[in-house]
Amino acid sequence: MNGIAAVRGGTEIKIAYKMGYVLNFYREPSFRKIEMELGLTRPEIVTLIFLNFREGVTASDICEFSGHLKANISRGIIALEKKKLLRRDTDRADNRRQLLFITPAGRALYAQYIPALREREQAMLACLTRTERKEFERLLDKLADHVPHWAALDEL
Amino acid sequence: MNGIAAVRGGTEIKIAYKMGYVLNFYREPSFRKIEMELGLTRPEIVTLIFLNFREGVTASDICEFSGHLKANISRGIIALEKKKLLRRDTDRADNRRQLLFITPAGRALYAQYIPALREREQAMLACLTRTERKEFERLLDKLADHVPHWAALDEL
DNA sequence: CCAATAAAGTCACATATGAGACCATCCAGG
DNA sequence: CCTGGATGGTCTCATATGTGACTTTATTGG
Repeated sequence: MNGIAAVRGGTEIKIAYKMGYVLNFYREPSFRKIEMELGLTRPEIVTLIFLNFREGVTASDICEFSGHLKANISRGIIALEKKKLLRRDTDRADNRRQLLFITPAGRALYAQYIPALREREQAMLACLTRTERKEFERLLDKLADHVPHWAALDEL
Repeated sequence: MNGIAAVRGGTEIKIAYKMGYVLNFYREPSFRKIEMELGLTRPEIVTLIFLNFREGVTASDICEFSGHLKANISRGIIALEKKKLLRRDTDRADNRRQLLFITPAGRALYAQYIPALREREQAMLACLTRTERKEFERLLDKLADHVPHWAALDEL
């Protein structure tokens, strides 16, 4: 395992690799646990996360937010509706769109899995000082704002 | 899409979410392109990346390096061997293990896809100053070193 | 030395995903 | 208007993945 530490700097895509390395350990186990225990798929999980924060959005918005393909988000939304975790109304102004709203049951389910995600994020960041954390977040914001300049939306 | 920017800070797991957001846009399109054009799966791609850097390692090492599950890495290795992109010898010192070596054909294939990954990483980071990039990498190193303290290996 | 346990890797099965076609609706330019 | 293209969303099919059981070999403790 020290072997691995030594290799971290060895790939030709150091920074991206390290981001992936850290994020994988954060994300994969957490999400798999949610999938198993609550019977949700990944698109369903992120859809609830998004809707808990903002309602009246569309499937496309969730694609952009989450980076999941539209086919998967579509399936997720259909499944969530079937489970009564969200509700959808077609947009009067554009009949192609469906505006999405989370139900109380949806919020309740969200509330069941988000604390573990929050705690695990804290554990991940625990090795940084408060200042470092702020700086890290600042740099991430900069990177996130810059994404549209090099990535095309339809690449997802 | 400004809607999305506004939401970035809105989830309850800000930093992890932002890491995922940026990384998704980097990684998904690049990897899908490689998958399609070169007929490799993700475990195969990362296995070649690892082997190009260090040979004589085992499947478990690649699991740890890549965060992929051992079943998938196993399948990837079998496929890569079938395509003559790697070679494996059982370890004399421990007959359970197989030591992996990349073939010239494997290196050649690696060389076909790594430049695009490198370029895209540069594009992703272009918005940071040289100093910021160094600092970002330093913080990532710190986070990566800290991973074993909060994540169990078998969680993958 | 032997039994119990752990580790490396493979397999079979069910499921989630990616690709791309498809339908309906909207919008812009003639 | 109305016609060609774009956009939102769904579907089908093939493939990749997650899970857990299984085989083989090592190791540890009695």
